[in-house]
Amino acid sequence: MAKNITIAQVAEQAKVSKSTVSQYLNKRYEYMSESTRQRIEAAIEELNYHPNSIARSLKQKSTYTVGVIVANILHSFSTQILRAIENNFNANGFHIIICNADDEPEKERNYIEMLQAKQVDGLIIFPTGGNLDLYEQMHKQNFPVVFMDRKIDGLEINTVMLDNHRAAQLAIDAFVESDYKRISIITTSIIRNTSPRVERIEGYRQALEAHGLPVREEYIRTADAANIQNELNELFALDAPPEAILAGNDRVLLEVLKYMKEHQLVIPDDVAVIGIDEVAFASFYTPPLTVVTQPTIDMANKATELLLEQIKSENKTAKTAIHRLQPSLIKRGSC
Amino acid sequence: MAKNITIAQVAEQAKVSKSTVSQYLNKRYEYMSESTRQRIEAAIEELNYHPNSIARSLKQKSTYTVGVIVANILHSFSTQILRAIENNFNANGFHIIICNADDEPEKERNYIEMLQAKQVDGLIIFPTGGNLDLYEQMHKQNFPVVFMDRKIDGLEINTVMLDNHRAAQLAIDAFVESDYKRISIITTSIIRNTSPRVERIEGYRQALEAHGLPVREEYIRTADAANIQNELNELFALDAPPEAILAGNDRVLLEVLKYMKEHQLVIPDDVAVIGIDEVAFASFYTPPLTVVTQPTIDMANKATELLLEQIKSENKTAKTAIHRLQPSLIKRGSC
DNA sequence: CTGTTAGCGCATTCAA
DNA sequence: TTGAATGCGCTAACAG
Repeated sequence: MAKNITIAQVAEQAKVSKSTVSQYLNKRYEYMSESTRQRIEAAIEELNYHPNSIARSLKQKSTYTVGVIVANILHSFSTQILRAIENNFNANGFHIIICNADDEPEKERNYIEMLQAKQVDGLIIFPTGGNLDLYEQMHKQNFPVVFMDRKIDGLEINTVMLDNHRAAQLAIDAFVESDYKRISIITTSIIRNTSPRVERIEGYRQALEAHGLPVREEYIRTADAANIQNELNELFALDAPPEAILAGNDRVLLEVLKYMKEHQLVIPDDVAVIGIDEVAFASFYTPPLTVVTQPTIDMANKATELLLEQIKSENKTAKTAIHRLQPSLIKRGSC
Repeated sequence: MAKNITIAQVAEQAKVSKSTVSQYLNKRYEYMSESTRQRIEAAIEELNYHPNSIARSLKQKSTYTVGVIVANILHSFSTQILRAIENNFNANGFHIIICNADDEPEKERNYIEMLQAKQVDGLIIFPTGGNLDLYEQMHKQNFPVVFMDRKIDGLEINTVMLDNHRAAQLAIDAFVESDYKRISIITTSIIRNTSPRVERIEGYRQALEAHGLPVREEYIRTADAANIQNELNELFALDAPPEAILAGNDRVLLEVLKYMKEHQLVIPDDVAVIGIDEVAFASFYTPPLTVVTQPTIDMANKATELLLEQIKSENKTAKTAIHRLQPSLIKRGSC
C-alpha cells in the first residue's frame, strides 16, 4: 500500500506549519487567512490526504466508536436491533463495531477485552451471563455499558429488555380466550439461566394461575434447538398431550412447525401455536401465525440513548435501571 | 472512566524499564530473567493493566482488523456470510468491523473512508456499484479489497460470487423437467445494475433457449420489494399467465408466497415456485419449497483467503480474478 | 538480560 | 495568524 501521507506533507506542500493544517482539519478557519486556507485545501486534494484517525484517537482519548456484542447474529431479533442501533449511532457521529459471541462466554470475554483495548467509547452487550467478573469490573471502572435483552442480577448496569412476563401472558391470554386449556411452553436452553427464558416461563405460570388453570410441570420444556424434536415427541406421547404450544423464540417456533408438518398435525385444529418474535413468513403461513413481537426499534433507541448519555456524562455516575419495553400480540390464525 | 494505566506504570511497579515490559507483552521472554518476568506479570495483574491497541497500531501500522461492508444486513445471505467471515478472521487473529450500507452508495462511501481512516488492514465489500472512483483508488493504492456477491466491471479486484447463470439454469431445468413451459422470473431492482440480478436474468434466457422455449419479455419482471405485488398482478392478468415463477432472491420469494396466499393460488398446482437463496421455513412450508442455495461458507472462506493473502503479500500485486462458486438445487415440493 | 532513545500521526498549548 | 515544542502509549533499534 502506498505509504501514507501525513499532515506534515500537507503542511509542506501548502507551505504552512502542521498546526495550521490541523486547525484547518478541525474547521477552525478563523485562525488563518483565506489564502492559506485555500492552499491547504488544494494540498489536501492533490495529495489525496486522509487524516489518520488512529493517531487522532490516541491523542484525544476518544474513538467515537462503540462496540456491540450480540449473543447470536443469526437471530433475526439481533439483526433488527443491530440495524437500528447502527443507524442511531451514525446519526450521532459514532461508528459501531459488531461482534458475534455465538452464545459463548469465552468469545464474549475476548471481544470485551479487545474492544476495550481498541478504546471504544462504550459497549452494548447481549450478555451471555458467563463473565460476571468482567461485567463487574466495567461497572466499577465506570465504563459505559448497556445490556440488551438479558439482565444480570446484582449489577447496576443499564439494561433494555422485553417485559417477558407480559409476553408470555399475552400468549396465554390468547390461548385461553380461544378456549385452550392444556397449554405447553417450550424454550431453548443452550445458554445458562438467561433471563428471558426464565421470565417467559414465570410469566407462563402466573398467567395460567391467573386463569385458574393448573400448571403441569410436564408441559414446561427447555432444550437446545437440536433436541426440541425429542421434547415434542415426549409431549405428544403424554396421556393428555397439550392442545396449545407457546414457542419461546423464533428458533423454537421453526422446530415446532417442522414437527407439526412431519407429524401431519394441523394448526390450530390439532394444536394451536403462538411464537414469541415475529418471523418473516408469519402472515402468509398456513395458517397465518399468531405471534408476540418485540419493539426492536424502540429497544434500540433506548439503548442508544442510555449509552450516549453515559459516554457524555463522563464520570458522573448516573442512576441505572432496567428498562422494560412492552411486547404486543399480533393475532392471526394459529390460535 | 478510571484513567488508563500505561506501560510506564507497570514498568515502575515492576522496577524495570518500559521496553522490558514491552518485550514481555510481545512474549519475547528470552530477553529477560525469570525473576523480572514474574515481577512484570505480578505488576500487570495488580494494576489490571491492558495494553492500548490504538497506540500499538499507530506504531506498527497494522491494526489486525478488517472491515466488512454488507449491502443489506437484513438479508439472511449477508448474515450467514458475516458469521462465517468473522469466525475465519478470528481464527487468524484478526477482528472485523461490520458495517451496513443499506444499499446506499453514500453510506458505502462514508464507511470506506472511515474504515481506511481507522487504518483497517483490508476490506470485504458487497459493492453497491455507486463508488467507482473509490474502488479504483483503492485498487491503485494496492489496498487489500475483495468484493463479495457482486462484480464491478473493468476493475482488477478479487471477487467472490455465485455462478448466477448456473443458479437460474438449475431452476429452469427443474421447471422444465416437471413440464412447466410458461416460466417467469422476478427480481428486485432497488439497486443499480447489480450483477447478480442481471446474470440471473441472462441465465434464465439462456436456459429457456437451451430448452427450445420462447423467451417472453412480459415474463421478466424487476421491481423493488414494495412493488412486487403489482408486478404479480400484471403477470396474472396476462392472456397466458405463467405456470411457474422463479423468485430472484429471498425477499422476492416472500412477496411471491404472500401473493399466492392472498389470491388462493395453490403451489405447485396453480403455479410452481422456486426461490434463489435458502429460507428457514422452506423444508416445512406447504408445500415444501424447492430452492437454489448459495454455498455461503465456501464463499466466506474464499473471501477470507483472498483478503489475507493480499494483506500478507504487501505490495506484490497478486493476480486477481473472479471466483465463481456453484449453487445447488434442493428439490422439494413447490415444483 | 536491561535501559535509553527516538519516533508513529496528530492536537494542543504557548510564543512570536 | 502562524509555528515550535510537547506528549498520547507503544515499539524497536541500539547500547550497555
